[in-house]
Amino acid sequence: MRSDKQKPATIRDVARVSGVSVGTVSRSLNAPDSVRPATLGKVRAAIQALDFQPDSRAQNMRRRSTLTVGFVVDDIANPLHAATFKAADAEMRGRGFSLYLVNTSGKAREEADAIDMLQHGRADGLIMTINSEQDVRTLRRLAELRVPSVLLDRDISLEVDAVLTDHALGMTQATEHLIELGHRRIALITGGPDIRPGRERIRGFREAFRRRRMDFPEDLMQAQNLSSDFGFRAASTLLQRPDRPTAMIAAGNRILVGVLRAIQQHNVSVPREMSIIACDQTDLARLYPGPITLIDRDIEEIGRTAAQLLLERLEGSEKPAQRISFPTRLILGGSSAPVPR
Amino acid sequence: MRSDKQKPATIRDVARVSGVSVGTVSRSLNAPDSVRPATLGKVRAAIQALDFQPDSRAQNMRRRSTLTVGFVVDDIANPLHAATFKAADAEMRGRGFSLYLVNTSGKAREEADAIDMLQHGRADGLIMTINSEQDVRTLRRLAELRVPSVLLDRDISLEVDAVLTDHALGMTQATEHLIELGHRRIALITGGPDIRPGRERIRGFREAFRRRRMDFPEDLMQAQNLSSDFGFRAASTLLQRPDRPTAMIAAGNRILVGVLRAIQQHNVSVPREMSIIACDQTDLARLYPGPITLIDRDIEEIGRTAAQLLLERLEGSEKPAQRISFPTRLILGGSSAPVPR
DNA sequence: ACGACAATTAGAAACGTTTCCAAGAATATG
DNA sequence: CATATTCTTGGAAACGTTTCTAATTGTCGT
Repeated sequence: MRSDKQKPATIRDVARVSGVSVGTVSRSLNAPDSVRPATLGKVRAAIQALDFQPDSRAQNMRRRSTLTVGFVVDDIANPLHAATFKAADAEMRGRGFSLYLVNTSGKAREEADAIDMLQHGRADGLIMTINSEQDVRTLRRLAELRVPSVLLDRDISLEVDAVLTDHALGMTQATEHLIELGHRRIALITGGPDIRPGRERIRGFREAFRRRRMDFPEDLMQAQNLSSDFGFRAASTLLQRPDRPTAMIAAGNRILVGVLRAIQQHNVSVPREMSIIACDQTDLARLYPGPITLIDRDIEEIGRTAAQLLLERLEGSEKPAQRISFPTRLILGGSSAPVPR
Repeated sequence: MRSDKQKPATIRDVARVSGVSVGTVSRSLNAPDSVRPATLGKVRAAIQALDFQPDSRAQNMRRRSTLTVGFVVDDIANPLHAATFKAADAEMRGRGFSLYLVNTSGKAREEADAIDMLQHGRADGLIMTINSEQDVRTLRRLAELRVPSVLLDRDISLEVDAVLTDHALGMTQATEHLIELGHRRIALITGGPDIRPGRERIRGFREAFRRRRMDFPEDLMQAQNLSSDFGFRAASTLLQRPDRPTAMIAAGNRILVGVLRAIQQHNVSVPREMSIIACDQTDLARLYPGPITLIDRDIEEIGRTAAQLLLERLEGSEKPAQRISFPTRLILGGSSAPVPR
């Protein structure tokens, strides 16, 4: 066994061994051009010999930054969030930053705590999908943030950069598609109006009926939250009605899971008895008996853009807050069909 | 607008305002019992007044730890990894640690880099699902690790704690289930023998035939990697054979996605023409026309256990390396049926 | 070979916290 | 009431790096 237990070499050890000062070692590391080649050689040799690696704790301390960005999200098991994370991470990593994931389960308390902990020296910036868009405490924290931040698909009245999706237009298109297929009793199941995606989708849904001067099926709209449980409950309720809808829009990838569960349980045939439209690509949406008609968007681009926005701020940009919105597109699958007579 | 731009208060400011020494402030924070209530009051008041929060960079530096554990994984978008992460994170968070996620895309190079970066002051310990179980460079890094670590479902000849799954037994049971249903031409699609899950599943598969003294369908075994692309290619090849198998075990949740894609493309009816067995619960496995028969395991428990193992080490335990293995269980779904004649 | 100027280097201070030690205050003991 | 003992506290050192200033070395033209 090697003499393993000795503590790691420091920059001082390197200085001693290579016969230069600590300052020079530091510069050999961070600005090699500013040190004479001969010196650089000696330093590099010593570094090699001692297997030295700078201690990032000390670096963070001294340069007052961590080269780390917090990524706050309610559930990383949601493939959408995972994809956003990966895209943002790749972009950031390319620029020398890494992402620090905090999974909050969506509770206001945990979100506030996450923000608190991240801004006090754990991260240089924040990318967040906040669930408590209306929570006073969370809002206050966001307002007093010490580090730059970017919001994902959230809309608060603060000067904060945000990357958004045009859910409203996407929803209008999806609804119109169903109307053109002859559907009138169309149900919408989505998140509550307290967070942006819910709000916007409801708006878009309404808009489709307004454009056609048709009655808006108020009673078929179920907007509460984005969980699969809610999707299941809402769909079950709808399926038990005597005047069951002929189409359902499961607006949210978790919601879709619940809706399909309900459909399976009630033995409803898709699309013969019921047309379905989903949001966002997932394995399930792609494969469920056949591909489901869905409102798609480019998640990778959203993640990348959030990263870029934040990087600008980290480089000191003082522009007014930007809000970048991306479009969706309707992808036709086998789950939407003309209404049966 | 408030005078927002002033820099955050330090422990020195708190000391000055409350009229005590920095040492006392520090102890008020970390060991409130050791300071007189009156003093504590003054300090707390000052902290409140200044909105002081200790700078974690400085804390990490001084106490030479970060209360952070690295979680290294090839793809966080894999729901299995996400679930493991969440479970480990919850356990760790309860004990004051947080998890630092590093997504490596499975490349040996990135895995090595991740380990390097994490152990030099970014994390106090590591939880890893390494893909390059055989890569020399990775192995050397693991051997020389400065921080305690736990491997997930990987098996290397080093003194390292590990949390494993008994894939072999699970696979034997699944295969026997198919054999009992009359299947003989059973295909196995799984990861390569270079990483543990592949190895073990192959072993278990073989064992089922050995027990029955039946010929092992060597030509129906496709073991390469766990990607959905491989699943698709392997399944497509198998489906095109004249002596097409009557059952397939898609051993890996990504593989299942590819296999189902191939099945859909070849218009094969499940389970009438083909029985399918999957591994691990996913939305897809639960909902695909109906629930798929699968080899399940308790992912949460695996994540929790990894965290606990690591916590022990972080508290200084010097026991010999532990390897904890969890069982699987076969959950019957609608995708496995007697072989058609 | 000399001075002027640029390039390189040494050395010390600083970042904000924790922790150690010794001194001072409070309390208990006789 | 004096002294021993325990609690609190102040002050300074330390963690390992970066960065600043000043000093030294090197280069160049004449």
